[in-house]
Amino acid sequence: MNFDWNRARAFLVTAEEGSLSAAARALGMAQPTLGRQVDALEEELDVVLFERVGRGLVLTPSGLDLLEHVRAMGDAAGRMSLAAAGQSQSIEGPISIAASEIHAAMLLPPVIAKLRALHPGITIEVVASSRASNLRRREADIALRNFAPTEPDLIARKVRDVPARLYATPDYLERIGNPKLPYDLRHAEFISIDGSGMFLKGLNAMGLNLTEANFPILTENYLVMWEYVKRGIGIGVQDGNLGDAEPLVRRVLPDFKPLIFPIWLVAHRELNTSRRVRVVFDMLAEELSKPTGRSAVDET
Amino acid sequence: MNFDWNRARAFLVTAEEGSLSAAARALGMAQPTLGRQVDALEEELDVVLFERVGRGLVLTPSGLDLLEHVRAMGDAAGRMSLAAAGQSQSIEGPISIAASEIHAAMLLPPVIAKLRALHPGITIEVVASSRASNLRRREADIALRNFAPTEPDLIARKVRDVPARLYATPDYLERIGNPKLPYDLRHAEFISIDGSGMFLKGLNAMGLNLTEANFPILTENYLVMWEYVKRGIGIGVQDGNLGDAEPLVRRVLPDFKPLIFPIWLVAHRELNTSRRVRVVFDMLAEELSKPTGRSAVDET
DNA sequence: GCCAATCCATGCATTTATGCATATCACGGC
DNA sequence: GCCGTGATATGCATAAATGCATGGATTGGC
Repeated sequence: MNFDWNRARAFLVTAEEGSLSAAARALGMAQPTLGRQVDALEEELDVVLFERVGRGLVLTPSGLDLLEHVRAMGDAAGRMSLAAAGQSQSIEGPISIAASEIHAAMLLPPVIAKLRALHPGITIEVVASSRASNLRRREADIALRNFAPTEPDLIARKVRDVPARLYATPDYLERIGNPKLPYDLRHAEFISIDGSGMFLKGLNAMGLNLTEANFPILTENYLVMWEYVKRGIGIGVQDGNLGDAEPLVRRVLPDFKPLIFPIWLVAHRELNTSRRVRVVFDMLAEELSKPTGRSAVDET
Repeated sequence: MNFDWNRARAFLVTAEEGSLSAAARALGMAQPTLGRQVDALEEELDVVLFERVGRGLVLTPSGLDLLEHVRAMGDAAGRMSLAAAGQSQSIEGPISIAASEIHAAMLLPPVIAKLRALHPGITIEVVASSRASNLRRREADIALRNFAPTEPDLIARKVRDVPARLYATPDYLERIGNPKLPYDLRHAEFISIDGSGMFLKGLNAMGLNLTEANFPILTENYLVMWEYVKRGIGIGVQDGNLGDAEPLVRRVLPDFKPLIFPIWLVAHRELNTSRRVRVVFDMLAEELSKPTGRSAVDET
């Protein structure tokens, strides 16, 4: 194992990101540096890892074979990073929180303001991503999710249930005939936020009977969806507390039961030993449990 | 996993070797370099890994916790090194062969001479060690052993059976009354080469009835043992072909059946794909299968 | 209680690696 | 077919890591 381990990391990230430039961005290094490290590793191991073809790199069979092992190194490095962060008992330092765009934009600001006021030494990075962050690879320290985690090495706490309702502008509701029953929505247009069909199934479980034809617009960005709804382009789903507080829109079926989305707070078990992570985790749990918006008793 | 992987390696080797100096020797680096790398890792992870006490270092609980993960990195690095060596199709380059002292000194020289003559581009390192080398950690590319490997990821070939006999100087035999039967050896003194008692059991299985009192001298060095035997200090076990060829000594019980020790040639499965390793492995297998010494038909 | 051996820390010259700017090249859109 | 975008290589000045020599400190042996 007497080769340069940093060069191995350069190889790993390059292979996973697909290009030297992307890997350099991911590692916060310059692209020539990474290129030279990969070259040096090839010379060191006497193996050709990449085939330089055109504007990109493709793994050679040898490279593919070695990639498997360097991935194991990377996994172990990730676990080490987790354990190291868990050992840190300092209240000051960085914390990264992963959440969907809508959670990051709507739920987190007041909590983070309070956190900053109470613990000025804690610096916060918000990772707003549409897909669930991989906590085992330490893409974030703490994550907000809409589902309970299945991985056994994660610890989670359910902080609240969010009632989700359908919203649209009064103008749009007028245009489709002021629906009163789910059946009235059979020709309405919804703005979808996921491509997997889960959104459609959720709505049908609510009593509607929709098909893919009802979803002419797809975006993976929650804020984009909400903007479209506010401009009268279609119907969208929103947290009942937040939607009721938005003057531009109205509930589509005001008296129907909302869909219940749980919000889970998740962290890696290794991080439970870190004082800083615990402080942030506990504060998030407490603050997020408080109802937001104007209608606190909205949940059926 | 965004920390310096070379510093992690420095931590691993330091923890396993027990000191910065020993780790520096193992890695072929200067001791201050390693010390600074460990310091930098501690600062990078914000964790105290070692407690500086007196002239040495002891792991902190945090360090012990992280060591587990960096060991996993090291294991993966070892597998990567193996796979990389296996990918090398160059006939030129280094090969390391592990063997016991006696094998390295007595069996290998003619084979290595022939190998050097046929393939001058291959450079050879002989690792003479008393304990079996760990091929999975790539302490050597090819090993000579006296037992069949049990690990599934090793490939092995039995190259020959070596008849082992007891030898001593005529002078010493005279002194203990020229033994003719195993019973006559009940008070003889043997020079042992292992501390585990396997040697004693092997001799008793041969028909002798010895106790620990028969082994007043212990050395883990085969050549040392053989030197002592040649100087008339006691009885020792030796390859029948080599022992019969030594004019200074005689067989102790000339007509008894020898103990049979197999010689296995072992390599890691990953290395089977390397052309250079195959060449050396096959040549070793062929050359070692030929009988050595003057009595080729000595076996039973 | 002293001496030798061994280990870790520090200062400084040198080698090595990195980053920036830039050249070069390939692919895709119009 | 031309051009823009995004990719990989190269030259050079700078920053960082390394090695050597040395100092300071502790343990074990006599």
